[in-house]
Amino acid sequence: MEERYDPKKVEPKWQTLWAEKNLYKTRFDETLKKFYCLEMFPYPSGKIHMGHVRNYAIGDVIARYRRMQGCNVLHPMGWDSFGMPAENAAIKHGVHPSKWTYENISYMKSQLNKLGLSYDWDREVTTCSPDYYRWNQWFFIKMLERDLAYRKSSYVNWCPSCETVLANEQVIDTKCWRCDSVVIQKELFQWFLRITRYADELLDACGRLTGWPEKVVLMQKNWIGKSFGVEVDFRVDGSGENIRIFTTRPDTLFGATFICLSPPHPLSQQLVQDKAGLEKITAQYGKADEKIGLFTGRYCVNPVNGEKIPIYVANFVLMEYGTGAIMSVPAHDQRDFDFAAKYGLPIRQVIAPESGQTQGSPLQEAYEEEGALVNSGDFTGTDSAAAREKIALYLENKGLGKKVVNYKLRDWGISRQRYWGTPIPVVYCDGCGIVAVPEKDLPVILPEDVKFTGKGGSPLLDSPSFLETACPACGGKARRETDTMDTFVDSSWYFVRYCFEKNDPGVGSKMRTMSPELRYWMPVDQYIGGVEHAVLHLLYSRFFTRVLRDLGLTECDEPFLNLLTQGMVIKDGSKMSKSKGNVVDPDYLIDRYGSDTSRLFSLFAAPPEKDLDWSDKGVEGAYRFLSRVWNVVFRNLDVLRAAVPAGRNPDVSALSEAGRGVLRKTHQTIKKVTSDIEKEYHFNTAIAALMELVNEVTGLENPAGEDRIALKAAVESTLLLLAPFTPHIAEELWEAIGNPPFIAARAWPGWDEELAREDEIELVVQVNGKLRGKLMVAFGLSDEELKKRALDDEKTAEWISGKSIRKVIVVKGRLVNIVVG
RNA sequence: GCCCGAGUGGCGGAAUUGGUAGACGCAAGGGACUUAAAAUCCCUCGCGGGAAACCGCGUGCCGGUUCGAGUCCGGCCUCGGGCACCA
Repeated sequence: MEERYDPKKVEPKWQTLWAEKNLYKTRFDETLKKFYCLEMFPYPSGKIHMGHVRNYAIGDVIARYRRMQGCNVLHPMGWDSFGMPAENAAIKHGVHPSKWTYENISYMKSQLNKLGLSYDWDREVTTCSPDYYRWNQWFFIKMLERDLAYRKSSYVNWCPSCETVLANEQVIDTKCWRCDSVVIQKELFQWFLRITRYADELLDACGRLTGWPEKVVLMQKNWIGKSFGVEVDFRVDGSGENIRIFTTRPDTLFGATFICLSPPHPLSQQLVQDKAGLEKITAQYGKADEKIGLFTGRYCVNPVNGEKIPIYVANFVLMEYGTGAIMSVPAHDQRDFDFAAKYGLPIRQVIAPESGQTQGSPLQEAYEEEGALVNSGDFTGTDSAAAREKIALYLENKGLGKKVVNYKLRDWGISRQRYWGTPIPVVYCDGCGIVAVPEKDLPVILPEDVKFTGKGGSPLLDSPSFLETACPACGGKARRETDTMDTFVDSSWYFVRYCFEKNDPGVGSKMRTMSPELRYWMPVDQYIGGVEHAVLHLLYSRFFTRVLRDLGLTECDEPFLNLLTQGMVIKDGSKMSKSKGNVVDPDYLIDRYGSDTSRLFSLFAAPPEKDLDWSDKGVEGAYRFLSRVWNVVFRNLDVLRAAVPAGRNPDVSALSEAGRGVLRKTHQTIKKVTSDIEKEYHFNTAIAALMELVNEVTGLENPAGEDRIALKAAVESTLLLLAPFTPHIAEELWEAIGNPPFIAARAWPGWDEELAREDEIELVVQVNGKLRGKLMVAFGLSDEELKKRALDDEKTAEWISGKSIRKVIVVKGRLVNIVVG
């Protein structure tokens, strides 16, 4: 054994041995208790960053801990490898997205292995490989069959100069990120997945996501955004047309003083004569800064009171939500209030804060709360909650409206006018229209003969070999769909693919039916990743899992039983970023301190769910700790190697005071580390406990007799407890003290409650709640005895002399509080 | 604007969930070893007073409940995060 701890010698050695033995290979065995531990797979951008190190270190601790607990652990890794950066690299450097991506994967995989992460690489998933994305296509076809996939017209960001579609993040301050042209909204036919069909189920099931952070569940609920209201028809005066509006406040119906249409609403075009004016409003559609409107010149009739009210087109009314038209009640909605004030429209109060009382006029702002109805015909006097119900029923009975439920959640637009994604498997035939590619013809493979110019739309449009095909239905000439899928499709089910080995020859049938593997492994027991995916990725995955269930592939509704959202890695007060110049390069860190140190620090500096403040000095502290562990073993090598049966507890009566202290601390530490991991994955406090144990062991100099056994037990326990956190040094020292490899495959240690117990406790004495003394007393004294000890204490006496004791409170085995007056 | 979350030493963070505030680590100061430095080891380390024993104060602010509050309740302040014209 080397005298000094040198991770450069230790870490590659064990990485090689683990790989040679394929130590982390998972075997499907239904007789074992399974544990599926998953970290969000990375986009292969080139190199890993500290956020990955943290994420994967957390996951690796959990996976290794569960393995030592005897679980059959599935801990896979893969690559979310479709997406724009590869295509951008192609445009910029002329390298094919595929080459760029696979080179990145190869490098990043070596980085992950250098971190000592315990993945079963036989299950590696690469989403840009046809073996993977063929299933995207298969799912798409199945969804098409079930009317879960459909085409509709929708708007995209379009750069007129580059003639290309832009993602939202490529639109910077309304301009194209590359050429600075003003981006316009262009209408295209695109593919959508009908996630809204599952809106209610996804919402209801939120209540069962007990293993998720409440914050994330709440974000999901808000995103789905269910609300109850009514749709009401307002007849357009002097025409047979009706305007259907949606409101959640039918109780304010008598207060409607105008109607607003969304600019894209069909009636906007029909009713407005001033086309130039409409154009102007449309240009401002969806802009949050200012509310503007245009009077159509027409009126409609409020069905409950027959009143004629003007119809406006307003830029703030969304076409995508409700009916694209609203009734405006300026007295009770701040937006309508602002609009009415601007255009001089009447404001009529119909809800009074307290029965019968209206606020002074003119109103300063809208009153949006509950209250009692006024100026509301037969409904006057009713309170708003009841009125909502009564007016809704009244409308339904008269055939003027109906109760409806609305969601903020929209169907998921998956079309991307890009090359580097899964081709959407349909063709367009002049005779047959839209035809799905038959299953037997999957996968539809991305062609290689393409050029990347960054202009003129998708490169697939210039690939005749791809574009021109035969219609599967009639055999005639047909054109392929050139849109590819949103990469969120890829990541919505990758956890399912991990349940089979990469090269499993049977995967073709297993993916189509309920396979034992899927039934065994799903759902993911612990999912770990950044909170930035709190809504989209997690919601899409929940949706996909339900579709898979309905296709008969799985039995589970929810993909992720427990979710851990780790915090960001911060340095100098802000998130690490190239532009801030505060990035720490994992390669440098591993080279300088080793991966055990890198892992240890990122686990020690903060609990996983909180942001982690990076500190170069803190990393050195972590390294120092591992060196201390190394030194303890080195100094005591002879004692540790001596033939002492492993796992035998020392004879307590034969131990020195220090030896007893070490033994006690050992058992206390096993207990503490186990519960810190088990309870909240609070690795920081678990590591702190290990540091305390090592400090205690360091104090046991030149152990003799039975103390040597206490020392060995302490060191072995330390290494076992350390193994999930810093696997390399744990393996090395485990071997150094004479154990066969691998510590990673050993059982997690247990503790003995008796040995962990303190002989004496420190009794805290308070007088009137203030700390006045501490005394050491034997463990296990009765409350009465504790009380007596406290009252008998000299120091206590000083504080109570001359006063009468009113009450004495004893907290079992901890504290006595004497109340005097 | 609405909805969450968090405020504890010079810093990162602990605190058995109502019972010793500041574990562990970092930084800082002092000492040992060394010709010297690095490394390592030992000691001190919330603030104020005191030579010391000890005393007072202290978990963003104000109030409350309680024998006892970092922890519970009410009201404010500040900082993060999410949603943002969803009618």
